[in-house]
Amino acid sequence: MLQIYNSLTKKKEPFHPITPGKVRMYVCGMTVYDYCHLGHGRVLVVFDIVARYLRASGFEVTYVRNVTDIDDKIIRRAQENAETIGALTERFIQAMHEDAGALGVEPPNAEPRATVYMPQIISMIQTLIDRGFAYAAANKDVYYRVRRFADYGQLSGKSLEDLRVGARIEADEAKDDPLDFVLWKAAKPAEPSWDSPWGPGRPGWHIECSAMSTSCLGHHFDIHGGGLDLQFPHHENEIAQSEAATGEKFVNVWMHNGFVRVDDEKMSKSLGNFFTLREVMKDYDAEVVRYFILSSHYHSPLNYTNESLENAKAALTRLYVALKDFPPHQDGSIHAGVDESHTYAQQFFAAMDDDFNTPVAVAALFELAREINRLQAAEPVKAVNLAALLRRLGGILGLLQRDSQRFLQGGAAGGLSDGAIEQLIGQRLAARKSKNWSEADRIRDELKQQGIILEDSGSATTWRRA
RNA sequence: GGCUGGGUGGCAGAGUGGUUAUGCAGCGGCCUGCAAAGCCGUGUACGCCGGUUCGAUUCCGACCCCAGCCUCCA
Repeated sequence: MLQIYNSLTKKKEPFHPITPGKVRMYVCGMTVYDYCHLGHGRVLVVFDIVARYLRASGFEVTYVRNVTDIDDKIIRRAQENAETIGALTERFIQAMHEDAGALGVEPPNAEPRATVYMPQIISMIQTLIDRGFAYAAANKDVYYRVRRFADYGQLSGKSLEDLRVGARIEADEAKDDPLDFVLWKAAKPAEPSWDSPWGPGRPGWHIECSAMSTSCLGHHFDIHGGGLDLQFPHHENEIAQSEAATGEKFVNVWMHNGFVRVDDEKMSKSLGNFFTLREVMKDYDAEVVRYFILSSHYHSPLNYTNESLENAKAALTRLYVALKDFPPHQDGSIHAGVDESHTYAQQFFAAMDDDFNTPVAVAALFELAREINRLQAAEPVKAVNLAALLRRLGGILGLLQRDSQRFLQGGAAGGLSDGAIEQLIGQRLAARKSKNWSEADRIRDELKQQGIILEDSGSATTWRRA
C-alpha cells in the first residue's frame, strides 16, 4: 500500500486517487531563461520517479509539467542577449529537454507553456474578479485579495497576522493590502503584452500554474509537486486562486522535494553557487548524477560535493560489475522469469511504497548484487534470474538499463582509445603467457596511470575506466 | 521575530522502543603469479540535559546547533 507524505496535512497518508486507477499529477517546471542546474535536475528526477513508480504500481498516470516562458527574468535576459523572447525560451526549452533526456527522465504527458494559455489565464482572473476575490487597481494591475480567502496559509502554516508582522514588503500604493499579490501586470513600455479586459499586460506567475493545471487536469486533481521553495508563496497562492475560482478543492496531495546544497547552503541562482547539469555531466556519467539524486530521500537536503559524486560513481559501478556477465536482452524481454516475490524485491517495493524511499530501495539492489556475485559460479541459473530482477528493479528507478561494458568502459573522454587499450592488453597477455611478470605488471601499471583498471579472470582480461 | 525541517559510526545515508540498513573508506582472511574485482569476517553510531519505561538513538520536555521559508528561486 503506497503511502505519501502530504505537505498539506503534514502526515504520511495512504494514497488513493480521486478516480480509481488513474492519477493526475502536476509539477511546477522551469522558468526558461538559463540552463538547468542540479536543483532543477532533482525536481525532474524526483517526479520522474514518482510517475514511474505509480505506473509500475498499476496506475494510469497523467503527468503535466509546465514551462514558464514569460516573466521578468526572461524579458531582461532577452534584452541583455539582444535576442527575442521566443528565441531565448525556445533555446532553453530545448536545452532542458536534452538535460532531462540525458538523466533518463521520461517526458511528461503534457508540457503546457504559459504563453499558450493566455485565454484560460485571463478567464480565470475574470472569474476571480466577478467573485470578489480580485480587483483591478488604479495602476491597471490586477491583484488577488488575500484576506477574502479564509484558508490562506493552510499549506505553509503561515497566518496573515504573522505575515503582516514579518513583512519586508514595501507598501504598494495600488494594493488594498500589502499581502495582496499580482494576477495581471499592466504592460510597461517595450514589454511584450497580451490584450485583456484590464488593458494590455501579462500574467503573474502564480495564476499561470492555476490556469494550466486546472485546464489540463480538471479543477480537482491528485498530486501537485515542486521544489520546497515553491511552497510559499507560489503554491499557497495557487490554492487560493484555484479554489476561489472553481469553488472546489484544488489538490489532494502536495509533494515537495528538498534542496540541493553546496557547502550546506542552498544551491541557487541568487547565491551564485549553482552547478548546471551540463557542467556536472561533463565530469560524471548522467546515470551517476541520477543515482546521486536517488541516493538520498527526496525530502532530505542533498549536499553536492565532488566526494558525493565519486561515491555515487563507485556505488553504481558495483551494481554494473555484478551485471557484467548478464547483458540486457535486446528484445526487452528481460522481465520474463523475474521473481518479484524474492525477498529483496519485496524489500524494494516496501521501500518505494513508503513515500518513495529510494535509499532503502537502492540498498535492496545492493543485496541483490551481492547475491548475484555469490551465486554466479555455483548456481548460474539462479544468478541469471537475479540479474534480470536487478535490472527490472533498477529500471523502475531508471537505472541499470545499459550494457555493463558500456557503462564501465565509458568514463571520461580523452586518454587512450579502446583500440590502444586492447593492444596493450594483448601485449600483456603474451608476457603473462611466458611468465614475464615484470613486463605484465609494467603494462598494467602503465594503463593504471591512464585511468584503466585491468581485471584478470582465468585466461581472459577485462578492463574498465576508473 | 514568526513558521518549517533537521542533528546517526571516518564519510555519505536509511531506519527502529530491546536483534545486520546500504555504499565508500579501514582492518583480517579466501581467491590471484602478484593485483583488481568478488566472497567471508570485522565497527561499544545515534547533538546536550532531564523524564516516561524492565529497557530509548527511537516517546515526552527543556536546551544548544544547522538549514530553509517569511523577497525572485526547483
